[in-house]
Amino acid sequence: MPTPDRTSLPEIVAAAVDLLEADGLAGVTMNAVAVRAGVRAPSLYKRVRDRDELVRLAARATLAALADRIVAHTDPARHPDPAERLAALARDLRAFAHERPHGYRLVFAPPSAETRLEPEELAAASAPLLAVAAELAGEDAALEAARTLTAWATGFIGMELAGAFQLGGDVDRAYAYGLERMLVALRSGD
Amino acid sequence: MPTPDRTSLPEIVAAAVDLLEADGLAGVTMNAVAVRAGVRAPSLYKRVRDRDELVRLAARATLAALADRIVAHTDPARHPDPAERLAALARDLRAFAHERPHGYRLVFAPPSAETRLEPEELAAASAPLLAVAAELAGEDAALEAARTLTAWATGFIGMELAGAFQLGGDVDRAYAYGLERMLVALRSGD
DNA sequence: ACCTGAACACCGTTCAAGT
DNA sequence: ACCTGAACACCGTTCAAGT
Repeated sequence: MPTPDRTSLPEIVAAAVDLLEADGLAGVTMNAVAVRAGVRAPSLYKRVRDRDELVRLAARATLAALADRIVAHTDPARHPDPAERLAALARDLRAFAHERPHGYRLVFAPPSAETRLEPEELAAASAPLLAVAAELAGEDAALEAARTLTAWATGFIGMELAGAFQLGGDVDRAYAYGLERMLVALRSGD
Repeated sequence: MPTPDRTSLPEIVAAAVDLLEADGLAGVTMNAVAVRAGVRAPSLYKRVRDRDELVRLAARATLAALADRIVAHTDPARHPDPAERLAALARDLRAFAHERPHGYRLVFAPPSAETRLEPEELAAASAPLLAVAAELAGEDAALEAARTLTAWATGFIGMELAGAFQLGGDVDRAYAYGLERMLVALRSGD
């Protein structure tokens, strides 16, 4: 006699995402997720293979939220200037990292290969960046320009989240300085 | 009646560093470290407060090894051209990341605040970079230039270690491209 | 003073037994 | 078909008892 389900995969992933931001990745235990979803830990294994898969699902949901935000601010029809679109991209990425630092790090600096998203998933989310890079550096250099921009931005934000900027200096200004330097660098290589 | 010590803090840290590179951070368990040092897990607590402190000591030893290598290649007397010194710095950092990926990530992308080195320790190891940045971008912009360079390099290498470049393209060439762009960017801001 | 077995509170995961 | 208590193999850590 089947009984109605007491939870669902979306509910489980939502619980994992909530715990991730509240307590960090270490707080995403199978027991904590299960209790938040209204079941016991062993029941989770009916819907996910293991904890690594659940963490990867939480990373995917986090990336989707970031992609939504970026797409809303990088419509070429509304913002024809690529430099302006790049600034919006950089601002959105950093703001997202500040709002959801644990989720951001899970996506952009995963602690292990098992919890890492596929490169294809990250690539799909970076279409707006590729479009901007092509306009700034030319179609031929678009991929490498996009990678250089991503490297700088994720490197900067990673350092910031790791507390590397605690010693003096205006971090907002340093980010703006770096962004301006990147613009100069990519445009001059056209 | 005191008996002779069966291990020492340096031996324990060396065991942790070895396990880190062999099995990743998850392999650095108190039991594995203890056995490799010839004692039992509880004995470690006579010399380190807890696992986080031991991991931090392993991170410090890893950073010291990297700093030694960089200092050997960035003597201004032997290499007067700052662009050449910057290229050597970038090459050493990436080569180190390839040789000791787990140690590199522990230093530059620590998984938690508890295992993170102090900003002062990282700053002390980046003196050669600051010197190069001052020559390239001028004394006034040296700090921000150094941070922009560090952000790009650690971001690029972090992406590479995370497998983000699996899709096509010559990664060596992309690194060289980015380095050249950074040089252009920092010099033009003089 | 250092070392250790035993114990404790946690983990993730499996599985037989329930509905 | 889903759910769960009980069990297992691991963790980090504490502590009384040994030398």
